[in-house]
Amino acid sequence: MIAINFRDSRPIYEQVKDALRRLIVSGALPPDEKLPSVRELASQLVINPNTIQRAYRELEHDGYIVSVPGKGSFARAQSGTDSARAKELLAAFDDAAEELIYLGVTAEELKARLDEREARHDET
Amino acid sequence: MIAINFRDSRPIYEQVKDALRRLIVSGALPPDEKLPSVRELASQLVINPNTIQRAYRELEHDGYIVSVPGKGSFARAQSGTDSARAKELLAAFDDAAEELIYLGVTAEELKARLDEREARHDET
DNA sequence: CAACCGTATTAACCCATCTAATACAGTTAG
DNA sequence: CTAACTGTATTAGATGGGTTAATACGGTTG
Repeated sequence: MIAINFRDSRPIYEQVKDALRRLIVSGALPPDEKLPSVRELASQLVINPNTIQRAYRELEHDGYIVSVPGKGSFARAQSGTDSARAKELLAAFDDAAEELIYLGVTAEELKARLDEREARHDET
Repeated sequence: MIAINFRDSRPIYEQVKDALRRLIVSGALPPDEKLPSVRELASQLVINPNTIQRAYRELEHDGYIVSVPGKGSFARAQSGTDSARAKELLAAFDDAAEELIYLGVTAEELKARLDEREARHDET
């Protein structure tokens, strides 16, 4: 379900956050879908439960999941557009686009890429 | 010229690398333009020269600048498309686009954004 | 009641980052 | 030629975030 790169300089809990957020955002984890339990995912990835707990806590804080003691953690329906997050993402989008164009990728190619995504998204 | 965020969890030398790479990639630092010296930039940002040196060393390794003992460090003309870097950037581009669309931004808006960049780039 | 859930807390360790101090060789202007 | 710059290298030390470990408590469920 998730792959951790231990060589990566990025903290494990950040990698877990990103991987789960991605699964939710892509629709792979639909709203109300149950996530693996803290202990289960920890043993699966061979890392400490505290690390997973931190990832879950922050994902809940950011509105991507909901955790209920005794029951589990669940993917959440789209939260009202987090403008801070959107700003961050737009900056990342721009930076990537700028350097890609510098490296020779055309804007047309990037647009085509956006179309592909949309097509894939619509058929779901 | 560069702004460092000391609260940011990202290492200073990474922030410096990104800022400089961005200046080069955007054309703000044209090829052969001289960069601030290691010591100068260090005192300007109030950080240790070793930290700047590390950023410069890695930027040179990645082909973005050239350093010459006794002379200085200089922006470099576009290096042959680094395919690993391009792959990385395309992944970042896709991830940002996916989550932005999830948050309600339309593909059309993103395309328009690419056009703006192109227009700005052409007039330079 | 047993076996799961999420959650909290404390202590300890490790390692990347950053700083500090110093040194050496190449370049360049006065 | 020398002083003042460059980049570069090395060693040592302090700091802090990330991670682990162990343990505990309350809610849920069959």
